[in-house]
Amino acid sequence: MLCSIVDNNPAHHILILLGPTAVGKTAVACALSDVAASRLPSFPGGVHIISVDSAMVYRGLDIGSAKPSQAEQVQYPHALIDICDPSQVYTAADFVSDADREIEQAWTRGQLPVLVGGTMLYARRFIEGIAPLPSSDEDLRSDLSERYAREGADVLHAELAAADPQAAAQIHPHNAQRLLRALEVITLSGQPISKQWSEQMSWQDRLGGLLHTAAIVPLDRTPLYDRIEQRFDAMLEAGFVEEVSRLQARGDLSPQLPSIRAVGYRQCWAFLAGEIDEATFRQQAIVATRRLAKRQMTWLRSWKNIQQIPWGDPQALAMQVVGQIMAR
RNA sequence: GGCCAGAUAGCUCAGUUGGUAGAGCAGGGGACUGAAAAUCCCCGUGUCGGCAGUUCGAUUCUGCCUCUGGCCA
Repeated sequence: MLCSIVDNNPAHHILILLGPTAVGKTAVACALSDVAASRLPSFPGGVHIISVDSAMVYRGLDIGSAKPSQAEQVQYPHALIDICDPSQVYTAADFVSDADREIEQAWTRGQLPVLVGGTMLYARRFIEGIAPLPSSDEDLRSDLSERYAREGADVLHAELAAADPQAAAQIHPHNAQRLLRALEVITLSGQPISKQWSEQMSWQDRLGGLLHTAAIVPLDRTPLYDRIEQRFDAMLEAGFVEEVSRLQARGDLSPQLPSIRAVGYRQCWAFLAGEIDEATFRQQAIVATRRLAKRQMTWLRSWKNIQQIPWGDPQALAMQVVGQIMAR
């Protein structure tokens, strides 16, 4: 059903492997890399792993983002990791264009591009496409944000409803981030955001080829939650607080930035600033991680045409995914 | 062993002048287009510790028991 009419070159495949945090997606990607040579003869170059992760893109966010270790990255290179400074803002639109580029390069090398990660918005926008919207404008945003605080959610929402009824129907007045973005787009482009949503190009339009999607989902959430807690304690032992301390010491970063808002980093920042004690920091970080996993699973439940794979041993999961590719 | 205070949602607790109960946190469901590990929406039935008594009716009053904490021996 996802076969492209434009391009049916058997070598032009894309694999997307998604899953909530802490299910061991990285391990599965590495296992896939190991078996590629013997099991996927149509890809003489093996696999090209492309990270789909909004936190791993930042340099210096290593322990807390569960980034593959240096040693792992040497053996299993990951594209789109460590590509920007934590003071910068990386976006879903950046991801889509970066991923497109990585995929085309992988194809020219005879590799199977394997997109692996847990940032569901990135994956969704990669698949369905992203509208050609203007980038954010800092001054305009602070103006709108001030108006939101002063005039209230209902006033701005009514304004959006007048200019773009469709977007207004889809955005709750209290969701300032999305509401202000929709108003920003209208101001910058002179066009309703919802009109531009219809102009986006899907992966098929942009790249062509064959897309395989798989999602690792735990049948029972309890073991995942246990693992989240254990992994967080392991991060603490590995020097997570020191890592955040180094970021804080730079002096140019703040909790307003997407990098520092990442799960664990935000809570550790508050702990280092003396706003919460260590036990509270640990508890809040674990809770935030559980909620992240929950939201990731909400995306996956609503996802059409995605192969759901119950959580299990990385080697076995890799073989299942290989089987899925061979079957097409 | 004696005295006192507790025992109510997964946790911390409120409350019911006797008509079977509600906050915070945790948890669950959902939305998602340049911040997405973000942002936002919705969701509270639980033998009110156990057994008996009084009562039309007990989680609420009484008695006994069990457990927990404190004080005294």
